[in-house]
Amino acid sequence: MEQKEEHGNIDAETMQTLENKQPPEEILYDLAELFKVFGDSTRIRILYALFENELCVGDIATLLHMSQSSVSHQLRILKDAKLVKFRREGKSIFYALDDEHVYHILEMGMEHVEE
Amino acid sequence: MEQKEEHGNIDAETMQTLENKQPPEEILYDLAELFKVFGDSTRIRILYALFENELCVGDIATLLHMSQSSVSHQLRILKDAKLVKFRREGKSIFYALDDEHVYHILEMGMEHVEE
DNA sequence: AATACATATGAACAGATGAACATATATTGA
DNA sequence: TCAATATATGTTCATCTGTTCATATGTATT
Repeated sequence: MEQKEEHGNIDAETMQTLENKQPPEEILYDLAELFKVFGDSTRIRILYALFENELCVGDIATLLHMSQSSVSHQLRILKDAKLVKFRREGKSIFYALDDEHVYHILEMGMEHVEE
Repeated sequence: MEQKEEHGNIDAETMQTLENKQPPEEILYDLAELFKVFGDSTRIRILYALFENELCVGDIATLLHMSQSSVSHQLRILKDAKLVKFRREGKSIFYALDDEHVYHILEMGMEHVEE
């Protein structure tokens, strides 16, 4: 006999519980930003190139048949996301993976894709 | 004394080895597509809402303060990526997670973000 | 069949994104 | 200090993306 405010099928209490379980907005935003970085095949190729070796920018460009500029731009995005680190050696800058999560995230994605 | 074609620092043989280790173009594309789906906070919120319960479209909209249309559009993307499944019950359509990888991928991302 | 309810779909618009090009910065060596 | 090399940055442009609004489809009830 009571008035229901819900469109659907769960009660207000459950609704509230679910709402409380949502991660904070800021975390959600960061999480989305992280996955966006993985959401480009060029960047994934760079990450795979760095899987076992560190590489300098020019070699990545040669390896992946990309322009130096494009590689540099993408490396910046990967660096901002803290997925790669770098060190300078003379004129070259060597990039390497900066986080073991990179492996696991790519692996998980690969498992899903390969089904 | 030989002419080097490489910009950088690794030899042609190593270059070739690295090139061979790159996943095939099609896989890379699918992988990027998958991560793109995770690369939006709205969709992540929907996935978290479905973490422990199935929910109908209207309830998701209410829970997340979104329009029905927007939720429906995003559910379509999640469905196409095979991350959610659905069943009809009368007028309502209930969505649920369709893959254990969803949990793991989100967890991995969360770990990286929370550092 | 007519209505109400739940969801899906299509079009349009604003904002984001990646590649390309030109240019700037930084390091080394002459 | 000047030239050469390696990398980074700024801008522009075409394309993609998420939301909104309007409308269509599907289901149950009377």
